[in-house]
Amino acid sequence: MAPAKREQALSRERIIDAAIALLDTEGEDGLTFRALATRLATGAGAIYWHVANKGELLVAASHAVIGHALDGVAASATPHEAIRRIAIGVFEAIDAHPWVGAQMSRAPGQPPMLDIFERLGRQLQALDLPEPAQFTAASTLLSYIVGVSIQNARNGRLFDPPVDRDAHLEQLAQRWRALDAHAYPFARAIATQLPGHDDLGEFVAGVDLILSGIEASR
Amino acid sequence: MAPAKREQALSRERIIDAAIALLDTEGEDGLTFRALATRLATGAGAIYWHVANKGELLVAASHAVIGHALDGVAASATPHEAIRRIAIGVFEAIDAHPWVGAQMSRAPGQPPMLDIFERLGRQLQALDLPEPAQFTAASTLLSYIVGVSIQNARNGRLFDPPVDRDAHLEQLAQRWRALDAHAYPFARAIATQLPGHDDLGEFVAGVDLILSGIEASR
DNA sequence: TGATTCTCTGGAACGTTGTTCCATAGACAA
DNA sequence: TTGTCTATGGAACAACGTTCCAGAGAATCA
Repeated sequence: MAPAKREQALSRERIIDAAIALLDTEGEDGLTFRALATRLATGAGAIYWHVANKGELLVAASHAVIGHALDGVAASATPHEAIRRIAIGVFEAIDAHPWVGAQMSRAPGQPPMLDIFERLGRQLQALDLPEPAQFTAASTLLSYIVGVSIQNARNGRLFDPPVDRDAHLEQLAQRWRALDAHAYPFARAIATQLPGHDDLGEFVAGVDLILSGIEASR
Repeated sequence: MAPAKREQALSRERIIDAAIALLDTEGEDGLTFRALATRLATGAGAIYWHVANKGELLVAASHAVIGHALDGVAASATPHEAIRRIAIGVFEAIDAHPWVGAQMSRAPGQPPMLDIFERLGRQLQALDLPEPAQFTAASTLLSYIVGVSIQNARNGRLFDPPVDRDAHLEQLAQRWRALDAHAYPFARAIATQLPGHDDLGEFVAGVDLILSGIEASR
């Protein structure tokens, strides 16, 4: 019954950690059962003893990242502040692990999304809303938080190499400026706002906006 | 120079139409160059003369669906109403073609997302906001609209088979109720709200909420 | 201790995928 | 007719997720 104790024994946890490392360094397409097996110095078949398939592995990896992010959220005095911190935690986690975003948008109501929903909901319960309003508020916040975080992560990492990010946004701005003037007047006009944009600040402002709407409708 | 006029000649448009049909009937994994070739009565290689690769084909298919949805949006008296109609158009398009959602979340700032951003932005220009606020408002709305639409589409089609949808939500509610009481108190309590939920109504309410926030900060 | 059972391993093999390559068919220009 | 260019479709390739299985190692039993 006790699991075998070979040296460096394979385990579900070690597999998930290796998968996260692979996804972080090689990108979304870098996770391959062959690459994973090489990294773990084993064969592809052995991995299937601990993990059902690639989908389950991706869910588990996202779950680990989001779970860790949520556990790192400090306690707060008010529900409003707590929700803001949860939002920032998720935002930064997806920014640091962009593949989590792509993974999450294909399984709402399940592990990774459900955990965020739960944390948000618990704070909303303290806000004295009727149950239907709690559900609406939690859904709205969840969609906004995950939606913005995914879009942000697509623009490159926020903290680690700020150069890459600015360069990427500058390049996107140039592409917008080169668009057809008749078909895309707004994108052309607004392109200047793109580089050097305070994404995290605007994100939090959006959360506050939704929260004030929720509290006003109470 | 004039393209060959064999009967039923292959064309980029015919390929995209076939791809959309395949995605709609067979799901996200149903789009295969072999299946596509069979459907078009040709070989896989011929398709590559008109389309660079699968990614471009998916972008083009999403672009066609979203473009069609945006073209179908009726004119409105006020910017607020126009934005609401754009939101509903996108929501229903993604609901009818769920694969569009998964596709869009991997390319913000490019064709399919950019078009929605442009339409939203043009309405916001009429609202007399300073440019930075226009950018923020358009980004917030875009993230919310696409985020909620994707999540909604994951729960099954809204109109076509209402039975499937209710059954799916009922099943999800049961799974939530079976969760660990200590770890997921909110999800368990709120599970009853899940089936029979007016998704479109709540979605529009969320849009109105953000819009009122935007107008209030003017 | 030795024999047996079970968990776990890792490499080979299968079917499918996206993509490339190329001989060549059809339409047009000279 | 002859030659040129666009377009075709089938064969071939590498890489992937997954399955399969012979057997290594640990645990259990006699």
